[in-house]
Formats: sequence, C-alpha cells, structure tokens
Amino acid sequence: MSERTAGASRADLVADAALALLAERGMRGLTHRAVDQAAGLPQGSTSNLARTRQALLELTVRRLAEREARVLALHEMPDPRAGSGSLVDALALATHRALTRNRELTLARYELALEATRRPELRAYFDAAGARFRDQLVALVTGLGSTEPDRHSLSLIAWADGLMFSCVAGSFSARVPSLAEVRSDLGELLAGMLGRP
Amino acid sequence: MSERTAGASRADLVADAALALLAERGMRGLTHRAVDQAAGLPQGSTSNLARTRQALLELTVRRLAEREARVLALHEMPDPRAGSGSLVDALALATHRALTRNRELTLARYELALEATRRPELRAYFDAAGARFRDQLVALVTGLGSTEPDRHSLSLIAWADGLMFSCVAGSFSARVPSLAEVRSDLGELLAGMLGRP
DNA sequence: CCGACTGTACTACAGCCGTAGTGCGAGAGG
DNA sequence: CCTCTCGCACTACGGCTGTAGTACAGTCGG
Repeated sequence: MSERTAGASRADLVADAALALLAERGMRGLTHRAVDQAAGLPQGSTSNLARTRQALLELTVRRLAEREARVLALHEMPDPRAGSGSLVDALALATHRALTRNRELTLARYELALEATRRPELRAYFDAAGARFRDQLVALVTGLGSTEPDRHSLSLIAWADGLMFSCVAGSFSARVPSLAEVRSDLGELLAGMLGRP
Repeated sequence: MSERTAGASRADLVADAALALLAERGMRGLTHRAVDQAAGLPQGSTSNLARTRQALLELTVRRLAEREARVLALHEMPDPRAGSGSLVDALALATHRALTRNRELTLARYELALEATRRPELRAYFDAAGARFRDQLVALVTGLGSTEPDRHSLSLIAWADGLMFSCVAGSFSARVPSLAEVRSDLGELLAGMLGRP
C-alpha cells in the first residue's frame, strides 16, 4: 500500500477508468490494456488486478453500484407524509442529474445492463441494487395512497429509465429536457396513478 | 442472382443474422465471421457484402428500421377521434409485443442505439425513424386534447422505451408485465397528462 | 537480520478480428 | 460464340485481445 495519499484504492481507480471507457467507447472499447492506459497505470496492472474479463466486469459493476448509490442519495428521499410534491421534486432532481452531471455513469450503466443479459453473475448485482431502490419507492407511493404500489413503482422506474436512455442514447434528438419539464412529466404520471390530488 | 426462391435478398439474410447475433451475444459478438456462420453462408460472405465494420452496422440498422416499422404497423394506429381508449389499447399492444414476440429485435435495437452514441452515421437512421414515430404520436395526443403535445409525446415514448429496456435488460427481475398491466399503466399516464377524462 | 508474503510490473503466447487482394463462374450484350 | 462485368468464395496479414507465467519491491513477523 504505497500510496495512501489519495482516498481511492487502486481497484477503484481501475474501475473508474473502466466506467469512463465504457461510456466513451462502449463494450468493445473495454479491454485490459485500454484500462491501463486510461488510468495512467503501467501495462499489465488491470490484467493483474482482474485476471479475466469476467472479473473486470464484476469489479466495474460493483464500483458503478457504489457510485450510483451515492448519487441517488438516500438522504434526499423525502418523507412521504410531506405529500406527493416533495417526491416529485426529489425524483425529478435525481433523474435530471443522471442526464447532466452523471451522464457518463448513466451510459456505462446501460452498457453493463445489456451485458448482464448474457452474464448471470452480473445480473445479481443489478437485481440487488434495483430491488433496494424499488422497495424504497414502494414504501413512498404506498405512503401517498397508491392502491397498487408494486405496479406503480415499476411504472415510475420504467418512465425514469426510459427518459434517461432516450436522452443519453437516442430517440430524442439529444435534447435534454429541463428540470421543470421533468418535474411536469413526473407530476402528471403520479397524478394519473393516484386518481389526482 | 441465383436464388430468387426465397423472398429475402442476401443482404437481408446477413442483416437478420446480425440482428440475432446482437441480441444473443451483444456488440462484441457481432463479427464478420460470426455472421457468416450464423447465416449459414460460406466464410467471407459478410466481409464481402459489407467490407468495413461500419458498413455492416449500417446494413443492420437499416434492416432493423425496416422490420420494426412493420411491427409497429402504422395501420394499427387508431383514429384520434375514437377517444383515448383506443390509443391506449394500440400503444399497450405494440409495447407488449415488443416485450414478447419481438424481444430479439428490441434487444438488438438497444445495442445499436448505444453504439450510435459513438457513430454519427448510425444516429441518422435512429433520428429519422424516431422522428417519424414521434410526429404520429404528436398528432394523436393533440387530437386527444393535449395542451403540450411535444412534451407529452416525449414522455410517452420515454415510458414505453423504459418499460421495454427494463424488461428486456434489467431492473425488474425479468418479470414481463401482462398486457392488462401495460394497459393500466398507460391509461394512468395519459389520464395524468390530459387532466383526467 | 531474515525469510515469507503480498501487491505490482513486465513479458509471452495463442487466438481472433477487421480489412484487402485475388481467382472463379454465371449471365448480359454484341 | 466470344468478351465484359459483377457477385461470390477464399486466402493473407497486421494488429489487438484475453490470459498465464515470472521477476521484483516493499512490509511484516519472528
């Protein structure tokens, strides 16, 4: 442990470089050697830390979950007793941030999610993280009076995920909606679910 | 043109094999040689038809747009004067089909959409197809009395895209919602947009 | 003081990938 | 019947990839 100077461990450094690489060049651009170069480490470092490609992907997904959890900061989630307004605000803010400040992370997540389709070991990480978030959401919409919290949570997640994907990778002509627009969309979606408060 | 027997041209055959390959093995699994093998053609056929990788991707995207346009059949789109119910039915059906019968095509589309992030020539195809569909949707929601048809169309597309992505590649534990659930979700989303009919 | 250990740097190698070049056979036009 | 053209099959090659093996430096227990 020669460099305790930076807070980031060598593994985190490698994983962060891998995430950046995924966003920039896609799954075909993620190779052991490319990570070495992107991280400014000598050749062979990544290969040594994560011997196989599978190991490198798992390392990267773990790091992604860690960073996204911090972004989606739990402490920003409001008290459901405060009414639907604050939930709308919090979700809109989180979604909008994923589109702007954390675009790189969001893109890398989609790359890895697609890869997880074919690698069950990766799926486990996504399922776990997704379940944690969904459980929180179920509790929140239940608190708001949802009659079918499970279905409503899934619908909310689908909408947010789709917005992020569309903005980051497609469909819309790369026009990122404003925070106000995101807020309006979410407000309407929730209003439809809850009857209309 | 030795075999006019099958309706599919050699190019379509190659492109269809490429789409199947994308869904099954992802972007890293799409190679000239792999397409030859998957299509049952002699080695070198794909390499000859699409000399560069870029050419192969463009061929594949064109074919995808063609097949998806057929699936999203325009004739299934209802007359907006018939009220929001039939739009909900039509969209729910199209979405549900993408999740079940056309899962392969949907997965391939996400692979290619991500790749298009880094290949402007591919983006053009997606933007064109997306714009056509969005214009139709704008007309439909306008007919239903939407006060902000642009934003509402984008929100609808985002929701549908997110649902498809989540089911096909992640988040939800691979539990594909029933047609009835999709219909409920969409009904609520539209109700929220339109005030509440 | 020294041996074992752990994390790191470097090299080696077999295999696959994208791409270009060449020869062949069938069909069209004269 | 001959030639020209065009699509197709096949081969070649430089480069990159994943993975394994090995040598080295700093650290800790004794």
